[in-house]
Formats: sequence, C-alpha cells, structure tokens
Amino acid sequence: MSTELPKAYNPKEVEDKIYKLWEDSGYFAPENLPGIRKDIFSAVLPPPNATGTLHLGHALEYSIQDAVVRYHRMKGEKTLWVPGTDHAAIATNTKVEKILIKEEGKNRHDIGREAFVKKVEDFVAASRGVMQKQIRQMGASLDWTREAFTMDAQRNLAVRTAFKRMYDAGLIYRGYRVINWDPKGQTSVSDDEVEHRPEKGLLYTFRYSKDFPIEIASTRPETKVGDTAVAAHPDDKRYQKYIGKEYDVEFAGTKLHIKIVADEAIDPEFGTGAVGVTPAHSITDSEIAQRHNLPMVQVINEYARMTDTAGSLVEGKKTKEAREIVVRWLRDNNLLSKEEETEVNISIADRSGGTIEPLPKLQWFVAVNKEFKIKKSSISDIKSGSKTTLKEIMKKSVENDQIKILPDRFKKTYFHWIDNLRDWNISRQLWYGHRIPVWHHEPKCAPRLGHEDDIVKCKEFVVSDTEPGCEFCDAKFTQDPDTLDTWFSSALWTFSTLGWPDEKSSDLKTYHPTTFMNPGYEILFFWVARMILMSGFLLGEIPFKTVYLHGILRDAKGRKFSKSLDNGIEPTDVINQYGTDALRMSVLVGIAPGNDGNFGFDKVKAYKHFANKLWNIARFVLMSVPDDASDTMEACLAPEDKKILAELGVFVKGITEHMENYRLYLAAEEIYHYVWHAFADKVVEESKAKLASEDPAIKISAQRMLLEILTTSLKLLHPFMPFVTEEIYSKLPIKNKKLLLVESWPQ
RNA sequence: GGGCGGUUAGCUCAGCGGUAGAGCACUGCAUUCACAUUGCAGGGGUCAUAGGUUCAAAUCCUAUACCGCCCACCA
Repeated sequence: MSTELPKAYNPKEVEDKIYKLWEDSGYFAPENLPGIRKDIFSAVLPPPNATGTLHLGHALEYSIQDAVVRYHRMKGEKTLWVPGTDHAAIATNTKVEKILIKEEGKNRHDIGREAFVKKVEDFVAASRGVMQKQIRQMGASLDWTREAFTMDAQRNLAVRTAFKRMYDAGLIYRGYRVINWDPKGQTSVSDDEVEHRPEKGLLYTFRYSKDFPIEIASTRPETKVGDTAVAAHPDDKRYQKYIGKEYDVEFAGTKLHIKIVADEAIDPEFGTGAVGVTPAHSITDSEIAQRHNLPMVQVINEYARMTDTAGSLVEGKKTKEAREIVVRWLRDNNLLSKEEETEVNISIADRSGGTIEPLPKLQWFVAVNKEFKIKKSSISDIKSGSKTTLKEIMKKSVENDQIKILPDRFKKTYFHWIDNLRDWNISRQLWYGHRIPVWHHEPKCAPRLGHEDDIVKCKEFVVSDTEPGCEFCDAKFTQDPDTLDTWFSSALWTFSTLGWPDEKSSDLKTYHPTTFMNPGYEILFFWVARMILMSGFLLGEIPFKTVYLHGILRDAKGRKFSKSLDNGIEPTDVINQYGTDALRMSVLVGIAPGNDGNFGFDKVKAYKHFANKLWNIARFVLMSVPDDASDTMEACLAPEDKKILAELGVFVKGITEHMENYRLYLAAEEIYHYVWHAFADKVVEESKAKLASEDPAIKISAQRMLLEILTTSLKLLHPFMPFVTEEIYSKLPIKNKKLLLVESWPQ
C-alpha cells in the first residue's frame, strides 16, 4: 500500500479535528457507547476554580484522569466522566476585588453587594469559557452534556437542601465563638484555611500591677487588656495557693477582674508557668474560659484595631501600635521583668495573606462530634438506623479500605486530621457564594394590630429557600448576609453533579458512588474528607471507591511554580509547541501517585519525538502491508512471528495489571520502551528481511505480525497519547473499524 | 512538639529481597533504504552514613545526618 502520511507528525493539524470527531461521536456520554456494558465506571472532574486559566497542575490532573477514563471505556465499561467548574467563593472574591482596586481604585464596599456580585459573575463566566476550551485541548474525554457549575440552579438547590437537612438533624448550628478572622479579606475562615508561619518575636514577662501576685509571659501584651483570668497547671506547686482567688487590677489604662484558675492545658515549663487568659482573642484561651466559666471581653475589632473596651490608652490603635504602648506602660510602671527573643507562629489566611486575628463572632458551624441517627447506611461498620457522628462517618469510610487512598501513606495523615478535627465554620462574610438559606426575624416579633392577645412565640430565624412570613406579626424576615464556605458546595460534588437531591435520578442510582477521584494531596482535608462527610450524611454511602492523590508539579529545577518567581508555564504554549500527547506523557511517566514531579521541556521534547517515532513506525507498516492485510489475520503465521506476538501478549498482561492498579507512571514508561526499543528497533528491523523474502508465506506472516503489533500498541498507548494514536488508527487497513476511543482493550 | 516523604549515573527520577535502570546530557561510528524528531556502540554509580536481619539488601529492621512537606492551643 502506498502511504499518504506526511514524513513527520504534526499535532497541530490533527488535535482539534480529532477532538471534534470524538465529541461529535457522542461517545463521551455513557449511554451512547457501543455494545452492552454492564460494569460501571464513573468519575467527576475536580472542578477547577473559575479564577482564570488552567496551569500545568491541571494538565497533570487531567492527563491522569483521562488516561484512567479511556482505559475503562476501552475495557467495555459504561464510562462517565463529568466536567464542571467551581465558583471558588473566596478565591474569586479576592481576585475580582483586586482587579477592581487596580482598575477602578474602588473596593467592594464602594460599589455595593449587588454590583460587586455582578462583576464576579461576569468574570467567572469569562473564565469558564476559557477553561472549557483548555480542558478540551488536553484531550479530556468528558461528557460535556452533563457539565456542572457549583453555582448553577441545580447545584444551588443541592446546597440549600443539604444545609436544611443538616440543620434539621441538629448538625448545623449557630454559635458565638472565637473564630479565625481575616481582617484583610474581612471574613472568617476555617481552621484549614490558616497557615502558620514561624517568625521572630519577643516574649515579655511581667505582672499586671504591683500588687498582683503572679508574673505571666506573653508575646502579645496588647491582648492582655482583655484578660479575665490567669491559668496555671493544677500540679504546679508555685501557684496552688492562688487558685480560686480573684483580683481587681488596673492595667494599661483599663480595669481588669482576674480570676486564678487551674487548667491542664498549661505547660508549667514554659515562661513563668502562668498564662494570662484572653478568652476573646485566642481559640485556646476561649476553651479554657469555657471550662471555667470565665467572661469574654472583646478588645480587638474586625479591622485589627483596639476597641473602646480596651481602655483609653490603646483605644482605636492598631494591634501593633497598641503592643508598643502597653510595653512602654509596663516599663514606665516597672512591671516588666524580662524581654526575650522567641519564635512565634504567625497565623496567615492562605488566600488573602492577611494576619489572622482570633475574634468572637456569631457564625454557622457543622458539628462533627454530635450524634445523629443515620437512616440508611452502606458504610462499613455503620448500620442503618444507628447513631453515629460525622467524624465517625469520615473514619469508617476509610478505615476498612471501603475507600481506598492511593498512596496508602496518606491514610495516616487523614486519620490524624480527623482526630484533631473541630467543628467546621461554614459561614463567610463574603458576597459572592451561596447565600446561607436562613432568614432572620427583624425587627423583633410583636403581635399584629387587633391581635394583641396572641401568644407570640415565633422563631428567631427560619431555614428556608424563599422568604418566609411570620404567623404572628408583620415584621419582615431578612436573609442572613453571610455566604457558605466554598468547600460546602464542592463537598456535594460527586452527587450534586448526578442529579441529587432528586433521589430518583437515574444518574445518581447508576453512577454513585463514583469509581475514581483524583485530587491533589493538598486538598485531602479541604475536599476529600468533606465529600466523605457529606455523602455519608446525605446518602448514607461513600462518594468514591478509590482516591488517587497526585502531587504538585514543579518547574525543571524543582521549585514551585509561583508568580514571584515568574516561572509559570501555560499549558497552551506547551501544546502549541510540542502537542498535547507529548505534554501528557511528560507529566505521566515517572511520577508516582502522591509524589511531586518536575516539569521540564527536555522531557516534553522527548515525547514529541516519541510521537513522531510512532508515526514513522506506522508509515513503515502501512507501506509494507496491503489493504486487505487483516482479512486473513488468523491464518498461517510463521513460528518466529507467532513467538513475537506471544511476547506481546505477555507484555499486554503486564500493562493491564499496571492499569488496574493505577500505576500509570509505569504503564506509560513501559509502553514507550516497548514501542521504541522492542517494536521499532528490533521487530521492525528484523522484519525488513522477511518483507523482502521471495517466499510469500514469510512475507504475509510478517505483514500481519507488524499490523497486529502496531494495532495493539496504538490501543495500549491510546489512554496516554489519544490524539496521535487515533489519527494513525484511522489510517489502518482494518475492517469494521470504530474510533480507537471505543475499541476494546487488548487481551 | 508530633507525623510523613526523600537522599540511586553530570541533571531529573524509576526500581523497593536475587549480579545496578530510564530519559536528558556526554563520547565514537553510521546516512540515498519508515524516522536525524534517526540507528549502532560506549563512558559514567562502593544506590547518604553506621549497625543489624538474611544464603542473598538499593530493596527489610534500628539509629544518625542533611533536604522537603504536613499537622499542632507552648502563651
């Protein structure tokens, strides 16, 4: 057969065309797949944040997932992979506000809630468009007919339903608590959104006043104007005689009432062994305060300035200035006995970079330790109808490998996190996001005119999708101004994308629990754990069977990609230069699950060469093989060729085993090696003599053998390099050919 | 403070009980024959260190050192 293939493979000419072919075929949707498919494979795409464009980390993620998805589709499973985007409340809020400040010199408060939300929505819409295009460029075989967005109508409904059900079960409550306040982003954040950074600081040892009997040590003396107690360890002999006593002191321009308490949380070795307890501005202290029933005095406000209850000396000052003032006051009054350098952990909000200021606030929480009765459960060790907690759901789902975490070592990290887990603060003071479906009764309820005798017992607030009315008065309800933590909606993702809360949804029944989930290890807690929590509570089942955690992609020197280093690489640029297949291989080969990988152009280049090598092998085979070569495939193979095919069979088994165990990094590398160094360098070279043979039997046998190996190689490679393999496959002289996308995985 | 990784060829990494591997880089040779985005040949490593288990250890155990990451309420 004469070939029309060009001498070199040009991905640019092929990729868009091929993707369109796939998408138009409808095969990305499981119901359109050919043949009878009994086994189900399903996965949902971890929705990328709608904050702009994709980065190489996404390329890694989609390469892994698409390879897995394509493998299962070829194996004959009813395969579904659902795309979507995350509104990423805090990230998009921050980003758009930054743009607003830069372009218009205004912050969100200057333009108001409605206008700001509109701006964010426009920004998100534009981002989503760009990202959808980029995801297609990666070759991801996603069912776009099922595309979802965490803020669309269906997902909004899911969020409100989930909130209501948790509230009704007593698992969502409102509480006045010390939370992590981000003064820069003007919102609360959860424990997981706080980063700790060690910094040099000074530890001051002092007493509140001359006649106060105990010295305390603190790195933040300015907060001491909010102290209501001094705590020491119960076994600490030095302080036992003071326990239970109370003192009134004048301290730095304010009056304090200090009670001496004994608490196990205090380390007698540190400082003086006595701690000034500031219940309003330290989560630890607030817990101590709770145990000893101590009052809470707020001395710092939302803008990290001292309140008027902080006393005349520091009122209105920034915390840092207040610290200097207090220290000076201590010196002037001869109360400061020691000042030493120490390392302190500064808490930073990981999105805005603002310094966290613990503050007491009225917030919504998910109770992770509270018991509730689970109606229906297929989670191992949790029986339907039994009492359980959200924490237990998260634990049991993973404990017996009902959910398998890859690599295994992350199980330990996961359990450790659960053991230390506190209630989840889900309210945010942001404007863009899911508004909390709670309506407050304002102003207070009073009987209607003419009904003055009614017994008024209406609720303080109502959880509802729409604005409720009060049966006792005409007062209005106003919706809670807060929005939900963005992870609340993403926690529902595996089933909100499949039709929930409609429990009769056939997608939900067919595809949930999903088979496979592939997030980065850095969101194991943020997302994976929360999905397990939500799926367990709302559906009584696990959200997925296998979690394959991938690592972070770094630059060629092993550094993180970051704006400050200016080492960012656009996936699109790589694709334009080397082709998608090369990019995919470069991020798959040699990167084991859970490990970080380095991205280098040398590697991409190597796989571009490989795509070309494969192309030329195909050219050679096509040149050497007649159009009807596959007709008599089964007949008369020379023993030597049979042996080569038998070796191929053994090789295929090994690859299949790798694929089954998600060892993509090995599978990809081994196929590469086989195609290049076994097939091309040996089999093809040795076939040249056979093809030139006078004996037609030898010649035909060689032709068939070559075609067989090429076909099998294309199938094995397709999950990794879908474009070039599909393109070559379309040229092969094979009867009843389908798209390679839906051909069967070789046995 | 607790936990988890890593330390293998110049570089980036795989291998994780049976005589050291890949890619890139390097050296030499080959070129009308599918491919120079090529082929063939080659150089280069006491697998961090010290002990131990084993017939056998890069691979298992125990320490140590250095690098990286995660968690944590030492004020």
